[in-house]
Amino acid sequence: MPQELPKTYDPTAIEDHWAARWLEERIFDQTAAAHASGTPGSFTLLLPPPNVTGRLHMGHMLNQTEMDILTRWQRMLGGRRVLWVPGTDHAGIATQMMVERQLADEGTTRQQLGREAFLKRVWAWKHLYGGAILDQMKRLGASVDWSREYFTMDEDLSRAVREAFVRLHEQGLIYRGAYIVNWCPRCQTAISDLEVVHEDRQGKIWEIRYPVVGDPGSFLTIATTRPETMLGDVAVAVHPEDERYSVFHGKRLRLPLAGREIPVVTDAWVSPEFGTGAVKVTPAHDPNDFALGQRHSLQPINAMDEQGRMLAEGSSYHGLDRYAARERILADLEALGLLAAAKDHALSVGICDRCKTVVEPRLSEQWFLRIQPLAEKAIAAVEQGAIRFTPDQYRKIYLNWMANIHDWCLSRQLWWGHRIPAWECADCRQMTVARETPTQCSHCGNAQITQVSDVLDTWFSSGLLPVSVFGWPFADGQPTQDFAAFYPTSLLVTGFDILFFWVARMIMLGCWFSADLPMPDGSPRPPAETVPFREVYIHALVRDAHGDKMSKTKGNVVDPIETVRLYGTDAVRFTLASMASPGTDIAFNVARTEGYRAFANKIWNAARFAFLNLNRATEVDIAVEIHSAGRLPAIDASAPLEDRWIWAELHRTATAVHASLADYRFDEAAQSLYSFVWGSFCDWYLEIVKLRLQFGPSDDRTVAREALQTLADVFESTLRLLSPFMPFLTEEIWHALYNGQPPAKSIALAAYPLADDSALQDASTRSMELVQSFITETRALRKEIGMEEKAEAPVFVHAAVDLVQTLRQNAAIILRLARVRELHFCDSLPSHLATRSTAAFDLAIDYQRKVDIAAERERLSKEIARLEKMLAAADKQLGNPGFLSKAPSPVVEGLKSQRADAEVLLSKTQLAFAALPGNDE
RNA sequence: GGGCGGUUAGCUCAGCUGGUUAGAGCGCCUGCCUUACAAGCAGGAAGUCGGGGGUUCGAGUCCCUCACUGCCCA
Repeated sequence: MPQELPKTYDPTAIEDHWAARWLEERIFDQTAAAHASGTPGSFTLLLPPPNVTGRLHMGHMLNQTEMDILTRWQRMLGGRRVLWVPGTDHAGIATQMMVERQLADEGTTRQQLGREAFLKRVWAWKHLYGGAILDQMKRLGASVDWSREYFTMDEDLSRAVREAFVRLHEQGLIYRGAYIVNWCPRCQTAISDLEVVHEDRQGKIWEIRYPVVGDPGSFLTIATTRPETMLGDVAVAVHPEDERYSVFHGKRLRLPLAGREIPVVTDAWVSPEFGTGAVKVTPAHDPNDFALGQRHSLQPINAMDEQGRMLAEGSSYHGLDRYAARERILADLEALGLLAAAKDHALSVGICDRCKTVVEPRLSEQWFLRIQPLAEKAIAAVEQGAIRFTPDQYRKIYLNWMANIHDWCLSRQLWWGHRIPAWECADCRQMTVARETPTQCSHCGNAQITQVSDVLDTWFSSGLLPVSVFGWPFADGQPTQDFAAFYPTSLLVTGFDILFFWVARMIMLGCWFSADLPMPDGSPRPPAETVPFREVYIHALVRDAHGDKMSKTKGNVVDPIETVRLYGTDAVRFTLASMASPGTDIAFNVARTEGYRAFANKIWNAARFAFLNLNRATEVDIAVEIHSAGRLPAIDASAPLEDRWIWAELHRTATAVHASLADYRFDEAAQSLYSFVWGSFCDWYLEIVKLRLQFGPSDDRTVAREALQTLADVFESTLRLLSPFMPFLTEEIWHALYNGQPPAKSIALAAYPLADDSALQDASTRSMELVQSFITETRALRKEIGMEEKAEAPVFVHAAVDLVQTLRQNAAIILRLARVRELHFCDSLPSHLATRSTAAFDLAIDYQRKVDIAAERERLSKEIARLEKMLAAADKQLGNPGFLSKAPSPVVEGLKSQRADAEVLLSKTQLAFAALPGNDE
């Protein structure tokens, strides 16, 4: 006997319990061990590792909901190993900032603490708080294999990072040198182009007079948006063909404030239209100037330190912050009469993505990866179709970015991260790059070597994850069992914001490092098998209810955990799924979630209804055995109409859900499930089956038992079909349905319902649609003539013979659902009654009509207008020889029958209109 | 400046390779505590598919153009 359920669905009462239970039972763990039945395929995916300092936001929840739906679906389909690997990212800058903030509160700094002690603090912080986001994920029931949880700073993943770096170095792809990088003066490290966000700001452009040497009173006026960098000027450049400045060619200028002489150079890069057409050249503080400086062999002069303070020994600007220096310099130029103009100017400013400080282009010594050879493989993999993007537009964006890729600056001036495995010799100054910590310089043998202090970009380690989580590099050179079983992974689900950061880098590094690894059968790995994943699904951004981006400053952030607490995980998941249409951002509205909580409650109550009847049956010794087979049963042609129909609907729904999920159409899948459960199963099937669920002494036991059997089987299959979307609710009900003795530990381990094509054609559908439309029309007419809800009246019916037969056979259903006392079939309807017509039938209710004549006249005339319009349109088309000759015949035939129906209905409607009191013809 | 999206009911969105009367959820209006569910039931109103032009037998769907709007890159 199934358990009794409380009247209202309370998610909080069940979710914690199941989340904990799934963890304890380890039901989602997956091994790579060979099966007795041979080697199964795999469905594998990696969780995009959240930042270890992070807290779960709606974007994570969307991402995880999508992955969880796909994973649970695949797991239930069976036949393949299903593995979803979770983990976190050490997030160099973010984590270091977090701990530095703590230190600041304690009145100390990492420098005072020293590198080793500081790293101990970071690890301590990680152990204390670093699991928070994964704990949130556990609470949401993500079906990941927790035994494989990784952290990018783990020992084995760190070994992979070292191996990758050393190999790339051996391959001559890593170089070190002084180049302009994006430098964050607050974080005091280089950051990548991708970590710089551009902001349009209103600034100024200043025009400054540079005196010409040897020609007193003569000036060349340059324009700049960054006057403070003039302390680092090494030249002034003009366009070679700019006639305004041809007299200055070959001249030297006296750099104001600094006093040194600088040359005037000509370079076609200079745009004569910009500012005055003369620009100062500051190679140490601007990438374009750096390139220009190289072309003209100009020595860069560094005018700023790593915190953005001026470097100008002996001058009053020395040590001033760059913005304070700007003010002072402008004032001084003004005083000297050298400031010619200050004009408003809109400019784009680079901001550090982490801390929002204005980025300073800075000349510094960094480690770079020559990216071209890796990019080529990564481009080929996508162009040749070894990796498929959904939506497809991201393929173009990816290829475009890859084609214009720049060398990757790998080094970061941080302490938290993978330290670069390179040691500098105190004697010969050469670098020794090695897998294991060396004891002496590999060039001169000197033992005085020191490891470089820089660490690697965090994305370098995340980029390696697809190979490193499965054991690369391999101890004996042979791929591990895990690698053989799970690489390439099947799918990556992620947001477009890390398309370049992470997706592109995984493709480059994955293709590069797996190229020489043999296939499980020992054969060489073909290029298509080097990819880290075969499919990439890029999901939308979750916005607020009005479609605005969520942000802390706007205060419109919706917290997923809070929302889950209010409405339940399943309702939030269903909201996200139902709105997850590829390529469209999600405007997250809790009103929707409220609606899906109602949906959950609906399912809950359907369960209560089923249990109530199962219990009533048990009391009179009627027992049913619930079937939990994967393949939905074939339809029994002798079963009652509603039974055949609901099975056909379920087959249809299962087919639709399967097709939608295969296309990542979570929205369509959710829609199919919703309309089946609510619109078909609850609204119609349950109401109809009540007629047969009679367990009294005088009732037919066989009828009741069969009804109950179908009800239980359909409901049980529905739970399995819903389970990937609403894992908690379905788990709870499923266990209750089996009274705590289900055929599997979890519904997530049961089989996913598979449909049978033949069931889709079942004839029950047409009959049921007729019955439904008859009931709906009757109800509408009842409302129209003002019948009270509980009132019953006889109904007259006129219809074709075959339809009459169907209606007659299902009269009991009609009587109950439309509250009809009895059906009278006749050739023509009594003229004094209110009527309703469709093309298929006419009906009249024998009831004292209280019809609103005006409203009825309006309704009918609107209907007549609609039908006339439709008829005219159809006649126009059918009268067109081009249409008749060119359109496919099903379309033509369809239109003809539609036209015929419209014509019939039109004449019926016109008659009804004419019959209205006061409408004498 | 370069590239890519979007504009469909009051709101948020579907509408696949052009094809029969453009759909959903929420909201709104009306009536009902009908023995699973008021987080419910029943009925209903609501769209010149951003404007204009073109291709086609046929356009929400394809092409051109304009307007508005969002994103990415520089």
